[in-house]
This record gives sequence, structure tokens and C-alpha cells, in this order.
Amino acid sequence: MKKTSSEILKSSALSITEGRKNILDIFLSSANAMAHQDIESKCKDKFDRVTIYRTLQTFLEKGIIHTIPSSDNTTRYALCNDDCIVSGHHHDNHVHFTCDACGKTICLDETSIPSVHLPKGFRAHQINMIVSGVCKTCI
Amino acid sequence: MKKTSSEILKSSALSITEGRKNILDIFLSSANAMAHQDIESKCKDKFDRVTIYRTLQTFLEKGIIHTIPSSDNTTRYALCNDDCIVSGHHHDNHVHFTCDACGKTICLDETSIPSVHLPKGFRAHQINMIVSGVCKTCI
DNA sequence: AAACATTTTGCAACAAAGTTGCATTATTTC
DNA sequence: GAAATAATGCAACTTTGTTGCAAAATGTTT
Repeated sequence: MKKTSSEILKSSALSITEGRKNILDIFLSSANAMAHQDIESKCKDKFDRVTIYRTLQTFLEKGIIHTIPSSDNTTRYALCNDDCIVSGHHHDNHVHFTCDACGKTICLDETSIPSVHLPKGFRAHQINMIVSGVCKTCI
Repeated sequence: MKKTSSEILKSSALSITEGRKNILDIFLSSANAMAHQDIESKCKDKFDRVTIYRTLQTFLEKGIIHTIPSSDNTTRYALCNDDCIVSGHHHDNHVHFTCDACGKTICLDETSIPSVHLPKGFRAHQINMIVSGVCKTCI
């Protein structure tokens, strides 16, 4: 059973405002990760650019969304799973996939990141894995 | 035996100019990956900002440098190894490490990316793995 | 439900990052 | 060394992201 935007906001101890509900709904109804630009184009007529920046920032801090690194200077955001806060600490362990054909970025929730053996003296804290190629709808 | 900047430019069929030599030397003498900003601050008095943008773009296209994805909207650039062009195709297969303490990003050339099994229908083309944590000099 | 305190929002102004066209200068080719 | 080609610097511009502050909305109290 999927939570509604208001429920998510409430459980994160955030005030329920039109802007937040709206932006969160955009995430809930999208299968892909989105760049700030994508979100802005979907609601710039309803909310100010600044509000979107601040809302994304707030969602990040509360662990509602997470960022996905990219090579092209455009961070993408995607909803977090319920289980990605482990002992007060944010922890996404899934692989991200970017399709070279359709340009979409998605979370492969079922595909966990394999462990890697680092050189002596390095201590890993967080691991990101981004695979690019062709997705199953474009193949 | 390390190649000089002029030699690298020559073997990439690029004209040898002061700007390109200079920027390439910055890469050759740096152990870390660098953001545009880092490069700019090292030579903005010698070259125009636009020249740096265009030079980095050219180096990317020729496979002299590669980008390293990051979560903070600042792409970093690092020198490619000689063997990263395989059959006319760019292919970096090493893990990247970002230190949370000193902020530096380095290529772990000896650490190759483990293989990952993608869901049915997905075809991988390139894989990026970025590990953050504490590096061996900050530990 | 009205009054209060607290947050959030929109606006304006700004700062930083990246792009484009074009004339000038440097590099390569012959 | 002259002609052809390519790279650079400059100016102007677009896009992206940030900050302060007054107005508006939300939450809280009684």
C-alpha cells in the first residue's frame, strides 16, 4: 500500500503545504529519477523556482528523496524506499541505471551494489554505482 | 615513462597551444581529479574562462580525460590511462574514491569495478562506481 | 474559531556557472 | 614565409543556484 504525499510529509514532521504535496506527488507518480529542471518544468507556473529548490533541499534532509550522481553536472533526485534510513543514517544500496536511448534514470531497487575490495588504508562509507546502457523498454 | 603534454596532444591530433599544454600539465602534475573550478583557479590569470571550458570539452572528446560523476553537481575530471580507449571506444573500468575528510577525489586504478547482474532486458554499456569515505592519508 | 507563534512562500536582487558569435591571434600546412 | 586553418579572448547572454525580507499560509493554543 503506497503512502500518500500528506502521509509522508506528516511522518517526516513537515508542515503540509500545497507546494510540498504537489512536488511529492510528482515524485510518487514518476517512475524515473528527475533533475531539478524536470520538476521545475512540471510546476513552475504553480510555484516559484526558489520554492522548488528549498523543497528539494528539505526532502533531502528528511531522507524522503536521494540524489543520484551523474557525469553531466545535473543531479537527479528519486524517492527513497522506506528502508533506506538505517539507524538514523541514510543508506541507499541499489544500483542506478541511465538509459542512453531514452535518457531516463531509474533506481534498480532489486539490484544491490556488489561489495568491492579497496586498497589498504581506505575506509568506505558510501558506495554509488551508476550503470549506463539500454533499458528494457528501449532495447 | 610518462608522456609529456606535447606528446599527448600530438598523438591525439590536436594543435599544440600554450593553453592546452598548460592545462594538460596541470592534470599531469596532479594526483587528484579536478573540478572545472580547480583548474580555473590555477590558470585563470593566464587563460580565459571560455578557453578552459573549450579545452576540457576537447580533451573529453579525444579521450584524454574522463569525467567522474558526483552527487554535488560538480563534475570532476581526471586523466585517462593509455589503455582506456578500447576499439575506438572509451572505457574506464576503475573505482573512484572521494574522501569526506580532505575532499579529494582520486582514481583507484588498481581497483576494478566488480561485475553486477542487471535485471532481464537491461544492457550495460558503461559502469561507474564511486566510493566515498576516508582515504589512506586522512585515516 | 479567533488569535498567536512559527513556517513557508514569492519576490527581487544577486552570484555563479556555462554558452555563443565574432574578430583577432596563433598554429599548421604547403 | 604566405595562405589556410584552428584556437583564443572578449562581450553579451542564458541558465542555475543563493539570500534577505515582507507577505501569506500553516500549525497551535485557548
